[in-house]
Amino acid sequence: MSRSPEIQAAAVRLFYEHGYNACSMKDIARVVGMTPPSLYNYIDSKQKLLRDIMFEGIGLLTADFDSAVAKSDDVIEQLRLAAEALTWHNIHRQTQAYVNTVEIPSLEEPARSQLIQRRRAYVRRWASLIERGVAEGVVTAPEPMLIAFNIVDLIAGLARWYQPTGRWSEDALIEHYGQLALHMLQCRQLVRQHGNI
Amino acid sequence: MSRSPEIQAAAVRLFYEHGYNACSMKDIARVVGMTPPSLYNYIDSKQKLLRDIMFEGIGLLTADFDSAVAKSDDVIEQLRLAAEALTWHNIHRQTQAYVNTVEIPSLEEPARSQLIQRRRAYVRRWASLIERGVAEGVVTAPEPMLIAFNIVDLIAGLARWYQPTGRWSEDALIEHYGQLALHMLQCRQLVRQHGNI
DNA sequence: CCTACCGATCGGTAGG
DNA sequence: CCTACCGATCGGTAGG
Repeated sequence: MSRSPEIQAAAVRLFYEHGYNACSMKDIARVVGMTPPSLYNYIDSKQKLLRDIMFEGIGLLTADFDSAVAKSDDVIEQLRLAAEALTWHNIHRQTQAYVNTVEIPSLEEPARSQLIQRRRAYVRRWASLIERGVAEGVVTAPEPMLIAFNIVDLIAGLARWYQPTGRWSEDALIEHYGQLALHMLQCRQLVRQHGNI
Repeated sequence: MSRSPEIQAAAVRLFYEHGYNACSMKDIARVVGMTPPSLYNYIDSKQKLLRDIMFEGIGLLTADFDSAVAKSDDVIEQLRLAAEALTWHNIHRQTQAYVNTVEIPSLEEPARSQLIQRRRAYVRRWASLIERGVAEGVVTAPEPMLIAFNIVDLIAGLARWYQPTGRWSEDALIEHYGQLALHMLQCRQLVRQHGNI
């Protein structure tokens, strides 16, 4: 029975709260109830811990996007579902999502370049979907890659300030960002067709 | 003739590139051509350096907002001008803008709480302007404060990935974000009236 | 999973 | 603006 998931969970939270460089192995050890040297029976290094967190995050994000798009054949609906999935990710995996956008400079090469590449591939998935909407004439987007960056930046912001006890509920935010993405793309058909998918 | 502006400029750049906690006074000293102890003839502490950078940044941002809004009496035009000013800020003061959004956890209390408060006041300025648009019936925004956060998050993203040599010019980005903000607010009148202000 | 310990580096001070 | 130096802390290892 390995305790490495527990250690990783503690690390994500501490990286989220204080930043990678501002939190020490001693801090992580305290949270899981060990001495710092004991951690090394379960993990390789602090850097590897960060790497695992970040690559797992982008992997989950990409998988979420694909399964959201697979839920419909209508481009508009796919865009909305993808935006909702991204919102869900930034709420339910908030610490991981935040670390992923903010700790890229803390990642050592070659991992940093690899992660940037994977993040870019994620944005390109968005751009492709948008381009399909443009081709079908239901979306207006002179610069699909730029607006893809915009949508991702916009929703990523949520991980910075979201609080479960805040004034907007999870459901309201998911609905909000889904609609907002469509407004940004100046979609023709904006009304959700409930129970229709 | 004080060299402290030079030191601050070096610090902003290094904080931007590596993060506050990952860069040392030795790094800053090297850039300005001193030894680390010599820096302390011009600055108080590393923490004070960060504090000055961040409060100056939010001060500039707020002033930019106010002078943008003062340029027109039309709400739609004011919203566009404010979005353009924010875009300009994230391009021309990119390092400072990036540090401002990312190094909040590195700021020690009570400065951190004060900065968060000032950032919130900035977003509230946006929300008030949006509310005025709603009152006039030219803007659709069920949650003015939420959409204000969204616009700020969206444009702040620019400071993370903008490159002067990239595929979108400064002018194109300013125009783009100005229009995009209006789309997010579902504005009635979208066409710019040139030479009209 | 611990104690004991490593070399390196940190922000900052003393004193000139 | 420098040399010399401070205590504290860092990530990580040895050895059990």
